[in-house]
Amino acid sequence: MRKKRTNDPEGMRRRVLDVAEDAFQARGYHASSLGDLMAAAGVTGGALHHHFPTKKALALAVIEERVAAAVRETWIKPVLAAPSAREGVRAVFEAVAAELEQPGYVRGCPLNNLAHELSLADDEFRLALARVFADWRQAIADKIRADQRDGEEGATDPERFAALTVAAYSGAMSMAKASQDAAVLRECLKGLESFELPPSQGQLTVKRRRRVLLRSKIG
Amino acid sequence: MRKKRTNDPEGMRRRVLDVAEDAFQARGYHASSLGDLMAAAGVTGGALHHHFPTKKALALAVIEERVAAAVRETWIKPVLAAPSAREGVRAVFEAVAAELEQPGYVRGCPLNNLAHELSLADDEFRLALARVFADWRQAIADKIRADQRDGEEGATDPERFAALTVAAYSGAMSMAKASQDAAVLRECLKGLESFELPPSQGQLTVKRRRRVLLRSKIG
DNA sequence: TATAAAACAGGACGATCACCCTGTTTTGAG
DNA sequence: CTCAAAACAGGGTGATCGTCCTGTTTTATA
Repeated sequence: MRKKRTNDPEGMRRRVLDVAEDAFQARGYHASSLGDLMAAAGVTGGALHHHFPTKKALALAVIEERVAAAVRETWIKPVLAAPSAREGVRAVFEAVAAELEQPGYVRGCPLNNLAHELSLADDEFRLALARVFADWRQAIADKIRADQRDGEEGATDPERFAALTVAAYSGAMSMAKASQDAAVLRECLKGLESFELPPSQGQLTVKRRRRVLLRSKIG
Repeated sequence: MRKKRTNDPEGMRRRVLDVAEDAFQARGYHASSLGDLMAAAGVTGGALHHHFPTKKALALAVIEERVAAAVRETWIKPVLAAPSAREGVRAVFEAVAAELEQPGYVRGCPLNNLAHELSLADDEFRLALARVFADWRQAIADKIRADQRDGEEGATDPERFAALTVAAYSGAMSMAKASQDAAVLRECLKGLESFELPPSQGQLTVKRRRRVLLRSKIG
């Protein structure tokens, strides 16, 4: 029998990133050995080294391609698509909380996990992680500004709202991970919701805001 | 020349914990080797092994003795000593921000650093870390309840306020570490302050609250 | 002072890790 | 087909890590 092999560089790269993303979130960067990743992905050392010359290069790819994409899918897109920033934030919090409540470990936010472990270890890591945070915050702030252009939101400071939202979410995920309980996420959401509203602006205006979707030119 | 030696078990243990606390915060648990710690503390392998049979035991001691104490000193004591929970929270945020703004790396919150790296690695780690978080939150919630007994704070939900405060702080420290900039801490504080106030309760009542200190039986 | 336990010294060991190197196979361009 | 480059295989290597082990010194107790 002759040996057959089909080269699939993109697929192999994808499989490596898949298991690396998973392992880095579940066990962290330093606790995940390349041997583990090779075994999990069914990849040889030669192939791994061909696509990612160093472990650091692999981690950078995970951050820039996977973690950034996860933040985009989980947070940025839903918030931008929501009728308002506040409703979007609320929807994301609840979606994540619901996801954490079904069986399985609470693994925490992948961005925060890597941010804590790698921010101080290497400046390239730090910058890549800071960029993801910045994009995340800016998307929320932009959404607030869009709401304001539509006559909503009053004088809410966009950057302040975005910073508080991202911080509260990150910190809540931190505690949820330590306590293995998503309840704190819901608590923080309620806290944000009950305090967030600027005075003289009730939630009565929340309802008929479907127009926003029509008027905003969604990119 | 005869060799002299003075046994100082407590001092040696303290020195090891000092460097371990520092290294775990600056570089993380896995990135800190026992060899590094031994060199930094000027301690031999035998002595280290005598006081801490495993690296895990050392980390647990750091969490239970040093990290918990740091949270107590940085957060719990100042908040309990403040005229009100809100003022205490504000004071801590500003103190930490001011500390981060002077030269030197922003190293982040020691509790969060270890929580992210070790929560999922080991259940003993996780429980120890969750306990610190819980004590932290409970202290703030208790302070809110004390304020309410003194006729302040209206209907603020103590647990909700505490969860949001701790989460916002933790998340803000996360971002501050990644961006090496304490500005986000101040942003989050402003966000907490502007949204936090329950309606129909201005900050006019803030001033004459010195009585609280007298009436509460401080433990 | 006698003696056992605690405190400390320092090297050794096996395991593991990230990386590299030498080959082999596949692929695509000419 | 030719052939060079890309893709992949797989073992090797030096370094490092956490732990353990055998001694030696100090200390507490009687």
